[in-house]
Amino acid sequence: MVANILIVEDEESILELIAINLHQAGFNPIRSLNAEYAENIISEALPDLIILDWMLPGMSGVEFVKRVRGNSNTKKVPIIMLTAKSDESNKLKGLDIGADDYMTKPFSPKELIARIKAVLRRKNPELVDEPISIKGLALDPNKHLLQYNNKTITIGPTEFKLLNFFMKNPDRVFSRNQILDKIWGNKSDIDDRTVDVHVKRLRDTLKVSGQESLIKTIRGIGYRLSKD
Amino acid sequence: MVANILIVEDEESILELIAINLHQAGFNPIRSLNAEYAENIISEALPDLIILDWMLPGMSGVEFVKRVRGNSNTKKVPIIMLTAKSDESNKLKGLDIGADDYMTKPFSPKELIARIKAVLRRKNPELVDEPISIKGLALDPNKHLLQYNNKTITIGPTEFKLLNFFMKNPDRVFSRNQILDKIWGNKSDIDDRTVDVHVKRLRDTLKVSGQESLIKTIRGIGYRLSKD
DNA sequence: CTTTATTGTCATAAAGAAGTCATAAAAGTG
DNA sequence: CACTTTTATGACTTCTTTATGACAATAAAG
Repeated sequence: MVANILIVEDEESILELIAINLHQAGFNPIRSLNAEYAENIISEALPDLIILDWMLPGMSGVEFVKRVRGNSNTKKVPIIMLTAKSDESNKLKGLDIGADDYMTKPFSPKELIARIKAVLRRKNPELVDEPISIKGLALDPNKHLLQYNNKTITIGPTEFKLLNFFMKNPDRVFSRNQILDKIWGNKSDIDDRTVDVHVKRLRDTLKVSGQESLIKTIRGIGYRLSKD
Repeated sequence: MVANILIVEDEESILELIAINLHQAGFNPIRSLNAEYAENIISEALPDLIILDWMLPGMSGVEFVKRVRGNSNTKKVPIIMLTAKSDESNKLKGLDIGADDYMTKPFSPKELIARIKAVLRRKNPELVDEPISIKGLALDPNKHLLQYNNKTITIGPTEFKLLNFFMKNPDRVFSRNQILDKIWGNKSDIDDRTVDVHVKRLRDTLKVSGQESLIKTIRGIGYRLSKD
């Protein structure tokens, strides 16, 4: 899954610089030269994070954050703001109003990426493909690799996604339909029972690690993975 | 990761010449016709290196370097300065003030790239094409040479780039489109499946070293090279 | 201007996964 | 325990995805 990141920055060269760097870091940049257009974009589809320049023509950064935070639909979107070095007051005001992080210009693209990942990790861990480890099973989404005590386990695409999902949401029960939604996408017209089959296949795959009972059946409800 | 290089040069044709050459060498050029605008850019986002013409309208090169070196945020950015052949005194002054290298005009683009790489190698090795070695395969991007246990392997241009890319990013899965972006450039309208063919050709090439399975297929996702 | 090398595309073969269904097994109920 | 409901499992078919060889267009070299 790729995070959509909205950049609101009036200076075109900076906007482009950030966009290119985000793209190379594997994010999907969405560009906006002002707050008004940014509002349009947000009303169409929520980005996963907003990078916001403080000094904007027209609506200011403060105003923009206020409006984003004021709308119940958008209030939870993480915001990283960019401020000039001198604007200490704005920095405080920004964090006060509800920005999640700030960076003073000039910044290095590398640092920006790092901060974005940090914020996403805090707010929306699913979007940062971090390796997860449970009961000796290590799953790395970036490498698309599953290991048990450093021994690689061969696993099919759907089973991988399924396990990834369960490991990211341990100790929670999911109905077959919830699982279908998350793994297959909500538009699918696939039979409930297909989930059973894939859980079976996943369990088979995990047998080589002795973790075949990692995913428990909750009769009448669905399935659950226990963290410990 | 691509190095962002700020070019400060008042003569547009030279500026463009440098920019194009940098782009072709895989850098991301940022253009500025004068020191003032350059300062703006720097105050927004730090470049990885600055190429600075000595003779500038308005703020001079000397002054610019002083200011860059004087600011704690920017003091570490490498600077290469361009001087007219006669300006021996400026050359010394520049190095004295803190430029990292200089070149006298006229210069060959090739030499400029070489110097940039040299400076980056010293200051920021991550951004430069260093030789890489994985599983007995040694690839040198600068020499454009591939060897297996000191025996040279003949390899085509695209396959070389592909292998270079994979070796620089081991253990990560890349989709065909990501690979297209990185190897062919993101503007290309080349078919996804062409990647398959080149992977095939690369695998064939590597057969002589017994490393034909170096690059693994991740079904439904893309390809991955395993470091060990 | 030839000759050669390289490239991208396509058609086809081969391999791998997915989804469904019938049936067995297990769990829950009274 | 007999009966009902739910889940597990194996087999089968169909659908996707990838590998491969051939070819024509293009670029590079001589």
